[in-house]
Amino acid sequence: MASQPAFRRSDPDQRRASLIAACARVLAREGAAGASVRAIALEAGVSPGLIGHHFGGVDTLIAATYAQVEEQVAEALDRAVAAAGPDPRARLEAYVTASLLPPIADSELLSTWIAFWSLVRARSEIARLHDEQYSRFRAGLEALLIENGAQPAALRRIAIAVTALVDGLWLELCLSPQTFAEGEAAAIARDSLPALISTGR
Amino acid sequence: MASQPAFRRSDPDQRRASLIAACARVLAREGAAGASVRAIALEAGVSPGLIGHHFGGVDTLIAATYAQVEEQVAEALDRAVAAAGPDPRARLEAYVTASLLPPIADSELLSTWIAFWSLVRARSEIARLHDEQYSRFRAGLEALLIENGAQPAALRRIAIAVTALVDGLWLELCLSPQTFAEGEAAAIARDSLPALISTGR
DNA sequence: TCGCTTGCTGAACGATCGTATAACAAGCCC
DNA sequence: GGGCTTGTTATACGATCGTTCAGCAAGCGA
Repeated sequence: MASQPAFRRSDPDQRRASLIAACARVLAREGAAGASVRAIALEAGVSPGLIGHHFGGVDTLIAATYAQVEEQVAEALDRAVAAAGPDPRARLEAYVTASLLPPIADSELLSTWIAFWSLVRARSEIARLHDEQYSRFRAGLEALLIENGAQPAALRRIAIAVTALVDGLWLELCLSPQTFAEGEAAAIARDSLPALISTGR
Repeated sequence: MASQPAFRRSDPDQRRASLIAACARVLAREGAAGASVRAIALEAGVSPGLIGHHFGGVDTLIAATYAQVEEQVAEALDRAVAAAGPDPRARLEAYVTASLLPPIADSELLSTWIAFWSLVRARSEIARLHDEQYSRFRAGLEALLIENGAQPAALRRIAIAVTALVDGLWLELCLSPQTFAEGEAAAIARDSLPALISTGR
């Protein structure tokens, strides 16, 4: 009688991806405080030591998880814009409202993000990741604003304002969803767009 | 030779206030991860057991700290409005920009707030505190918006948008201050106000 | 001055944390 | 099929976590 293998070897890249996914699930379910080496390893169905083997430490794994979640959000926004068609106004609205609708407006995603924020001040490479993500979002927004006739001289100011509006709505939407009616946050952002774009004219 | 007392007894309320202040300092300096019973007790110059004696557990102490910091922020905003004089527009601008200038725009304060956010999903009494704080801020804003001629029908929408704008700017300002020039965030918020108020007219 | 209340200390407990490491074994190569 | 690489496990270690509690002592009232 042949006993089945006690474990399966995996390609290092695949295993790392599996651990990142498990880390994201634990962060979402239990928050930053619950994202221990053992909890993540249990979630991934491996032994605790494997995290050290592949990532060196749990902080590196969390940073890698940040990078991947961030990437997924950016891709979701790009898809939303692409699905909006050619109309510049529709593309801008899609970019702005996509953050305030599922799957990005998700209170579980907030737990992940808070875990990252709590590391920004302590770890400089996390701070760098955050700055990159913020810059990327604002750059994408500025491109769409130009399509919509925003004044170049006011571009930075408008982009910062719209980004802040979206971030603030997203934060409150995730923290206490019952504050808003279905789609209300997205509607508020959409309705505020023309006013913010026209500032400085 | 009379030896000086090994410790001083304190009025329970004063001692609790001292522990809350120490908790706030530790949260600001070391973040949520570093706010352990021992660290807070060391900061306050007392023994670890005293926290359990006065608060039952460290979570209760953190919740009490939330309530107190929130109170201080609200008072600072009220003072800013009072100092702005009688002009409605100046009062509204003071309320909005005060959050984006020292001492409220402080990256140490962000650490404190992140610690609270990380508890919102796990502990319902923290969630309730958050909702109260958000409602209070928005109510204060709505009163000022009425003074400035905002349409009652659009009041809720405008107040939510302005609150989100301020929160988003505050968050990014605390996370990476080097993104903004001195006073830039406050200026952006101030310049965006008339546009947001006029939506719905 | 004595006793009593109680704020307070400090040690101890069990649980859990992150990490290191030696042994094991899966699976490819020759 | 035997050897070798290395992904993986399991254990152990020291540190630190939150909480408990028996006892000390500060300071007030009688």
